[in-house]
Amino acid sequence: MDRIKPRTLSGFMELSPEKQAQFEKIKDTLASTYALYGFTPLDTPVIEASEVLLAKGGGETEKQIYRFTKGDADLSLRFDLTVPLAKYVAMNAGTLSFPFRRYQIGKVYRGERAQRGRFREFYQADIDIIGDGALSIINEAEIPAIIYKTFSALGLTRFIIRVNNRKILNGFYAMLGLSEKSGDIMRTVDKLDKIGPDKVKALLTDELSVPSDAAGEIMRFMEIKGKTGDVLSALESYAGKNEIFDTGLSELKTVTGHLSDFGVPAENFAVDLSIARGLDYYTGTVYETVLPDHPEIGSVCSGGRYDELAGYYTDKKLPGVGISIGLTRLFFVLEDCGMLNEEVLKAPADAIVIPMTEELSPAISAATALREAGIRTQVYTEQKKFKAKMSYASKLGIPFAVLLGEDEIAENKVSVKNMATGQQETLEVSKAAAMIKAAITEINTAKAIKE
RNA sequence: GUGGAUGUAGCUCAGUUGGUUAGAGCACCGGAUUGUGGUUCCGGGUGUCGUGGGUUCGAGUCCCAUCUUCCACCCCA
Repeated sequence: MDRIKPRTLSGFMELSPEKQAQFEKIKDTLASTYALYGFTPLDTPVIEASEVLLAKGGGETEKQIYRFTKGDADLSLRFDLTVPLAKYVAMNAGTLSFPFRRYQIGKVYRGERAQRGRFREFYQADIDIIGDGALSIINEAEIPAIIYKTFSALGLTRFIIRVNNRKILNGFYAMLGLSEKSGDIMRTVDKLDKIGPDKVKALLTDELSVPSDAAGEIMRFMEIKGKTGDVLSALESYAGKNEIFDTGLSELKTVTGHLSDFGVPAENFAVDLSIARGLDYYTGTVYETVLPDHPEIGSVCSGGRYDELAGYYTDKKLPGVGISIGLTRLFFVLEDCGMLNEEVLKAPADAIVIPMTEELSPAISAATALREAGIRTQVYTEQKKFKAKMSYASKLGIPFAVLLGEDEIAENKVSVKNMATGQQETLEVSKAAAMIKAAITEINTAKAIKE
């Protein structure tokens, strides 16, 4: 018989049980942090009608989306979580309460070439706030706070939330008479970190036919960096020449002005006039979070303000702001750099009950009692040698083995072995539960990332 | 989508100018040890050399095709 060689497609992350446990820990941390800010969970289908997902039309989305037919239906796998949200909100605008704050953690699909840190199937962890008709700029100021809180909750300290405003860029390019090339210029300038100023300038003049003096102006504008206050005052010198620019600057001032209220430390935040990334539906503030120690991996969280997205589905005006954490990529980087807190997270259970007699009832009862006490417990029920049972517990990294032999059953007690220290003691189940519970509480509250 | 590489055991990789039965470390399995795992000792190779064809007395090694994966670009979490 010809067997089919088992394989997993390139660009699809598949983890070992231990790694998956670590991944779940991070995912749970994101969900609980999002919930802390009053976001409600939402789940939408992985598959949608192609016309819904491709409403915006053209561009990279169309090239990279996984699209197929089933019977007469033209279907696609979701490319991100923001477009399905726009559909959802447009559909349910009559019953939702606004501002609508939702989070969603789910897989998305992009049919592009896989690469280091780039996947075809990956998790995004999104939050968005959607307004009915209008949405206060304060919401845009809250976003960096949520990013900060989330990354901190994971145990990360070295990350920078970079913020820019597309109105500032669009207004600035308009001053130079380059409005119609705005998108191309943004994408080029965004490469500044990666390829350096000389190449960016060359691309501007050669590829985009930007006049040399205008390119010089753009490069000088990009040189504006440093402390938030300094950047803002440098931007003031451009004010009064373009209405869109002035609006953008005022928005940026509001966003940065509330940072300390929201508890975002200055060292984790920077205004960066070169960033413009993300999909092209952003209309105002844009965010991008990077790990300065690992710039090669790119952005692990980005987002921004979008005013027109729901316009493809409804006449209602439903402006929004949101961000997306690239959970799969983030996990990949942390793994790759050995930053995951592996010791405390890998075990699937806190205790394993190992029966040493044919009679399983005492073991099952003991496990039931441990679970009542909130201890994650499994029972080893296979007919293997005792040694194999111990080996199983050891390999899974389960911290406590609860042994039940003839002696223990006769005394109505259990023997608890601490697998790390080798210490063993025989005591009543209720006392064993209390002992294990005390020991694991510390382990299970540890953060996902080690310092 | 464009360009460049890659492929030998579960993993990381050796494998001579083409030459008997393809190796190492780790992992894995069995035993030393029928109430004690992780350490130690002993034993075990678990393989369609990616696939198909060609050259040759002989191919893991040379040639062609193909697939796969990886890297860069594009774009992006």
